[in-house]
Amino acid sequence: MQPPSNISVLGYALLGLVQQKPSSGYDLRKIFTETAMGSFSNSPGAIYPALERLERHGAIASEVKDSAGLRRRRVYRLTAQGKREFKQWLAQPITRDDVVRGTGELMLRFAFMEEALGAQAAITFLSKLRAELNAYVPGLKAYLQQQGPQMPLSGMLALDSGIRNYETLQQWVEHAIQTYQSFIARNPEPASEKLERHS
Amino acid sequence: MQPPSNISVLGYALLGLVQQKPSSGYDLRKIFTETAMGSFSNSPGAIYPALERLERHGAIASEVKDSAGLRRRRVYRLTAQGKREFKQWLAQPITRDDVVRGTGELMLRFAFMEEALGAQAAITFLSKLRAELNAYVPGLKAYLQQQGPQMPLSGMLALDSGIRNYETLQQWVEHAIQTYQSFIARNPEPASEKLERHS
DNA sequence: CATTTCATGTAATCGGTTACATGATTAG
DNA sequence: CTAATCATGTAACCGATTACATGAAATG
Repeated sequence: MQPPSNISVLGYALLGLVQQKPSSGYDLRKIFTETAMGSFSNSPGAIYPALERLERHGAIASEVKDSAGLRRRRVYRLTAQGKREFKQWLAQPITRDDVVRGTGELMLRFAFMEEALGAQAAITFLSKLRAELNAYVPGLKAYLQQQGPQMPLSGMLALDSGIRNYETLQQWVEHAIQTYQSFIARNPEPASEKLERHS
Repeated sequence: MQPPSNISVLGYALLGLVQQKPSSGYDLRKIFTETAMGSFSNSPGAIYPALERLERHGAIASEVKDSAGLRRRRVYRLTAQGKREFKQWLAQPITRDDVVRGTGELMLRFAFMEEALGAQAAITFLSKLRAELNAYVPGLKAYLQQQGPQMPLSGMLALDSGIRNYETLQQWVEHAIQTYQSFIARNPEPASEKLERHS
């Protein structure tokens, strides 16, 4: 029941949220509309079919609940297979395309990383991201310096805005790495991944 | 020949490039693959059909050229109607959704703004963007401060990254406004929009 | 009782992704 | 002569947008 894992970004966002807490479509949609996650679609016409696909695929399972006075809700939870696929998505290598396409998906992955893979994996992810940024940003800056003078001012400024975003991201990566390192120093992780529950 | 202007973001990006310089699909695709504009699709399966739609819609017109030794190229240019629609897109009010969805489309609009609408319009755009950011960002920061401590560290950091991006954008807006103001001071624009050509 | 909010869907449409196809021209 | 590049497409699939539909429970 999983031909070639075709799960969309929205699908992974849903997996991540369901992993944090079993939820209904309505719950999930509320999260998308009320938080900054709205950048990944917030329409019922996207979310409900996406949940159906994920269930058909076997990544989540649903149970109808008639809890106390409220209308019947279909609550989804992550299956073992779903967790496996979700982790696989998180652990994917960072490509140059990930960086070019926009940082939205990368940040989504990072946001769920600690819970699913642990703090050490988060640091590894950040290091890879740092390397990819260091490989990409200088080229952008060089392009701006060479082509900038011949471009219309607004074009040049728009490009500059993009570069500033990447530079900010670079600074953030450094900050995040340090934050995680001191976090690990304070509460060391269990050595193996077999034990993930805290007492 | 234009029911209710359905032009996609990619379509507008194409209009903007064609406006700068009449180009073939191949030229346009090269721009997408070689520059940071690749964030708006760079596949022939997107670009060629988009060009066909724009032509059917009447926004661009094509002419097959057999220029000197090269293979025949279909070169597109902007029509009067296309220019009208393009300007209309540029002049749209900035909504909160524009800011939430990601700044890609906003920056695309800004990049083409000066050529199509003049420097004054660019400043107006920036001011509106500044206002919209000032209305949006504080809420994000408040959310982070309230919810942050209860979130997993990676989630908190991911949110922080988004906020830093917006703050960087705010700084960029100020920078861009100043740049444009001193630009206008140096070379004042023709009062009316009837005269756009320089001698 | 009427309205709002909760909650889940469905249907039409359309644009993008991926992958393949095809020829013409230039370079080695 | 072959390979790479130029240049334009085409077709299958699929997911997102938009808009509408429905019905139950809480609120006034």
